[in-house]
Amino acid sequence: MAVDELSTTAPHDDAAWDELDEEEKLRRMRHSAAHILAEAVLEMFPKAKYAIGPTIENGFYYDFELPRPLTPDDLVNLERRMKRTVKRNVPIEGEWIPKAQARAIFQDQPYKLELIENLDGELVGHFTHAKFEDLCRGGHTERTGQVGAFKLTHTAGAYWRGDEANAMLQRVYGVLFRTQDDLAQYVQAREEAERRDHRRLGRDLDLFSTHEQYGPGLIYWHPKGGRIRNEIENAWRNEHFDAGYEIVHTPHVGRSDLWETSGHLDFYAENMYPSMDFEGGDYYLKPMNCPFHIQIYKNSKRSYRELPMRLAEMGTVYRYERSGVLHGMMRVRGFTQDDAHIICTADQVENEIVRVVEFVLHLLRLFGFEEFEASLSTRPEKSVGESERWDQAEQVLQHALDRAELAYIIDEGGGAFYGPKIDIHLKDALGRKWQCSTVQFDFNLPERFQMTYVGEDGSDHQPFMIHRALLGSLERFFAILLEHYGGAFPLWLAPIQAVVIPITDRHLTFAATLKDELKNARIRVEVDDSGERMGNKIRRAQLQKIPYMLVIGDREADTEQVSVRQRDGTDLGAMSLTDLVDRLVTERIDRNQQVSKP
RNA sequence: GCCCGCUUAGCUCAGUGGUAGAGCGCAUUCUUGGUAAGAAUGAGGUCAUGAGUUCAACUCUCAUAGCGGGCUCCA
Repeated sequence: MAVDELSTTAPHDDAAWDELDEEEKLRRMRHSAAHILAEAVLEMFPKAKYAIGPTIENGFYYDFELPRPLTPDDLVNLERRMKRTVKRNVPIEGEWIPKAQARAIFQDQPYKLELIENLDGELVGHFTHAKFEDLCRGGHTERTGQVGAFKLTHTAGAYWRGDEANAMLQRVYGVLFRTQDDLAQYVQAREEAERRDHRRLGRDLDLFSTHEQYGPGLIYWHPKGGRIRNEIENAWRNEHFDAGYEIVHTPHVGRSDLWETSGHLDFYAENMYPSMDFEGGDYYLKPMNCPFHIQIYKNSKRSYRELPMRLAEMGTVYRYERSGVLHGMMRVRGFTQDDAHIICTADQVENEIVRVVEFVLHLLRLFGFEEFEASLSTRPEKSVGESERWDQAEQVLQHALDRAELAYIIDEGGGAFYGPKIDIHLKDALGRKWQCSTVQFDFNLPERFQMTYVGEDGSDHQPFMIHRALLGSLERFFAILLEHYGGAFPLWLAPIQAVVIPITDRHLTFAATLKDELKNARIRVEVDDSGERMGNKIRRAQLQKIPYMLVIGDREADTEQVSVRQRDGTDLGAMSLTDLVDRLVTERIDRNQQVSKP
């Protein structure tokens, strides 16, 4: 809601409650719950200073300055108090009052006073229910009894106005839905997300680890994680070759001169690791691959005939991230970008962008993602490059999105200083959105590095450069994939595709034959020759989410067949080795994109 | 970086100011079994690190490191 609506909307516009759409009602319920929370906190801590309490995606929060940290018990207590207020079902009332009056009311509330100073106009909103009063722009239920089903979830520290120069407040988060059922559903979805947490699955399935004592935010890929990564990379490489890219490899460090020219030491230094000095030069670990790709371009005099030039690399970069933001494989300090730079002429640029957008969707679909959204970020206030170029580039991006028939929103002024961009978000099996892909124009580096090509006219021209990453960071993409599938990867990605389960030691010979047969077809297979019983072997395979379990006993050994059980419990019965290999090979080629239940 | 919480076996977690616990996993042995857990035995721990309080610290205090939840989704 825009601030200027304040002056036209009465704060107690509650007359039309029944006419509000569901979304607005929910928003109001959440906002009112925030007030009720603040009331409860003030009851418990009469000296509390309360700051702001907005509606958020699935609920609300409120920030407070309190004499002591809140404990989980406090939340239970607060929730009980809130429910009492709900039960009392008192009216929520609002009115516009002059600032002077508001200052008097909130004279002991420094955060409210600060807010009042920053508000435009002479009147501010004042909302009350029972004895509680708050500075508020409005948007409430009529009575406290209408707020629906809620639950206080957790507390966290939050800076006043999000600025770390300000005081740290205590934020109380709550979730709120229209009905108890909706709330239960949400809680259930959260639990499912927790079960699928890539950090848990990464450990349980032995895919990767981190070793905090030897460097937080740095990922160790285990053999099974490595298998999956290898499949991702292979598919990625093949698709890139097919799409007309060339694959390059560049160093992990470069001398300071390179980073000075690129501008990284000016604009990006705080994300870079400190320099390593040797032989009289300062070397920096690369936070990006672009300057290196540019060197490849600049290695010879280029002709327009060579363009577009598409240079791609799985480039491992290192960026300093503040310790508090690190998170499993999602946010790390060393990661591999599936980076590429497309260098082309002005005439080629639109076609190249369209190709990239179509390519992204193609690639992401390959991994089983089906729903996408895009955003187009335009020129920010501080930017480099002629406005002609910006206009042209923005138009090209928009055109490309239209041609790809991809829904998008426009993020006005959200571009990088060096060019506009398209970001593509994918939706995973739990309906969560992730931003992986980004396609960016770069007006800065071609200029800084004085990149040129010789045109048809025989003179030098500056090329366009498009920077793009499709999976984004391999680590992050892997984590998203892992959570998307809940660890139950489709056959082509599964680190172990089949496990042979001999019922007794008598069947080990046949098991070895079976294994060889499958290995010849490049199926990743293992024999469970532990002393456990069949039931236990099946259970273990199940927990490891191995797609196929191949049980062999006397019956199978006699007939040279194999009993096939799938991860989802389906019993395919007995089949010949040839049929089995055919089945697996076909499924692998199809890349069976079904999201099977983990 | 900052606020709060956490850190005990490979993993998940109990626990106490005075000799360290369980389940899973791992190893060995017995068992040779028909679609999600057969049994026994055993190995495995400077209780994150450092300092302090104490006759005595895994336990209390402080510091450090790491992990987790967050740090404008703006009255």
